[in-house]
Amino acid sequence: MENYSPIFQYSSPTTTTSSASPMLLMTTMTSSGSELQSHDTNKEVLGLMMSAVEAPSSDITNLSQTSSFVGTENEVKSGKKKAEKKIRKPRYAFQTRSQVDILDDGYRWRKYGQKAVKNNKFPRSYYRCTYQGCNVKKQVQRLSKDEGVVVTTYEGMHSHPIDQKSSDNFEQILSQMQIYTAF
DNA sequence: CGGTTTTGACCGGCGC
DNA sequence: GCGCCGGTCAAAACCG
Repeated sequence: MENYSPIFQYSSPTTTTSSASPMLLMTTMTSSGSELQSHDTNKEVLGLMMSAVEAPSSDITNLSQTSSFVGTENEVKSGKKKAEKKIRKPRYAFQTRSQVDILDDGYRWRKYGQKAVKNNKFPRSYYRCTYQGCNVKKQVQRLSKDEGVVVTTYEGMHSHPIDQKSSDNFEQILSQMQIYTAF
């Protein structure tokens, strides 16, 4: 009763490097013709092609020109005193070529943190979905190598409708991706 | 005014 | 045990 199906789930032993274990790549073309950097009403992402490719390992810095969708399984042992541990929380990284950090995916986010990333001059921002009862998180990072590449990592899944008020076509693309990959 | 951003403090895990 | 590191909290500032 969680909701529908997850987006990407690829099981793989995550024991080696904690940097990244990309499993699925998809090529995405994002043309960003926006220059309004003041609001969340930026329009981007026009075309999208997907092709499930198995990524080698190593870091995501390899692919610089394209966007990639990376599914990672992570163990999240909460620091609280609850009894429900051992649940792995899947994380989905989405790498996009964009000029602005704020990619509007149709959801409402509240920023709750920002930390500096080592080996990176750009900070990483932590967001949380503001829908009641929805604790989906995401973090946005920018590569210092390619300042045009923004990595967005989603954690958890939304089980509520989106705010279609300001959802641009990015959301449509995402929903289509769910359909395609909803085994 | 209410929600969001900002930003340093705080906290748990891990390596030494 | 200590210090680093990644992630989160929370209070004040900020903004519509």
